[in-house]
Amino acid sequence: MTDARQLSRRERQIMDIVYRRGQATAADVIEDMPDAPSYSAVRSVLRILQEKGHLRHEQQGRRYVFRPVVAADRARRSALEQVVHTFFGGSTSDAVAALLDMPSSQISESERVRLAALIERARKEGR
Amino acid sequence: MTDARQLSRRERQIMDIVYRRGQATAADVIEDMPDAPSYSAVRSVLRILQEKGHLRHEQQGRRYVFRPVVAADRARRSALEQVVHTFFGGSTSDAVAALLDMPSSQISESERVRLAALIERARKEGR
DNA sequence: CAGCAATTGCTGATTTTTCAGCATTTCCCG
DNA sequence: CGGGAAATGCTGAAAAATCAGCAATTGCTG
Repeated sequence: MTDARQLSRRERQIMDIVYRRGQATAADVIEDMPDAPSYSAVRSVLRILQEKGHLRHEQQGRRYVFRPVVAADRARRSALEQVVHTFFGGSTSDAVAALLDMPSSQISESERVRLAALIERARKEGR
Repeated sequence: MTDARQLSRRERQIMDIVYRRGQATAADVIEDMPDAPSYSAVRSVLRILQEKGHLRHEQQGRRYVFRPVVAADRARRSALEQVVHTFFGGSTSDAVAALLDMPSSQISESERVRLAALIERARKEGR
């Protein structure tokens, strides 16, 4: 279980934004926050996230650009595992079914082929 | 976007447990918490969650049995949407691919058939 | 190069969350 | 029917999170 669950509300919100953007400055983060507090407040949280080891920053000019410490693919996997565990009783295929059942999941022909191949592979490995 | 994001850390943790179990008493919740505080503390959070409208309870004997107000299927969808948005740039099929790519996603023959049908349907609706 | 705008460093106040204790009620069991 | 265990109701203290302000620094621009 990831320690991402240890994040406070604001911390999680900001981590999500950083993951979505790949990297972000304090100003970037505020831009994506519908309910943004002051600049100082956002920077406080960014600093805390860094102290907790979730973000690191790199100085670009006079700005700090923040990036996640845990690579996106690992974070993705954790997030999915969490949802599968909480809402689908651990069943991956139930989760897949729910995703495909969502209105927004319109897939193209090439995606279909790709997914079909992945399904076949997952089936074989299930043996 | 669900207002589930407004939950505090403990609140979210407890909501997840209730969703996982479908319903739960205070004692049930504690049972699933590796880092459980006192019984009183858990009940406090349950009460708050109820005040906020996320849970409702039903009295069974002398106990309160709590259930989510938002049905599981809606909550599932919200959770998936959130992950797809944050970690997959909104691409459902990328998320499906990641799920299928997880080691734990072993699927049976009947599941394969089911998923293949769903993929085909999603493809057609994409037209 | 002087001034301005943008950014960080630092600090502490306020609000929210988290938690535990104790009195009270309720149900079960002998 | 009486006692006790198990649950809730209520309250307030402690800890954590959230936030803003201001001084100092830095880089850009005219």
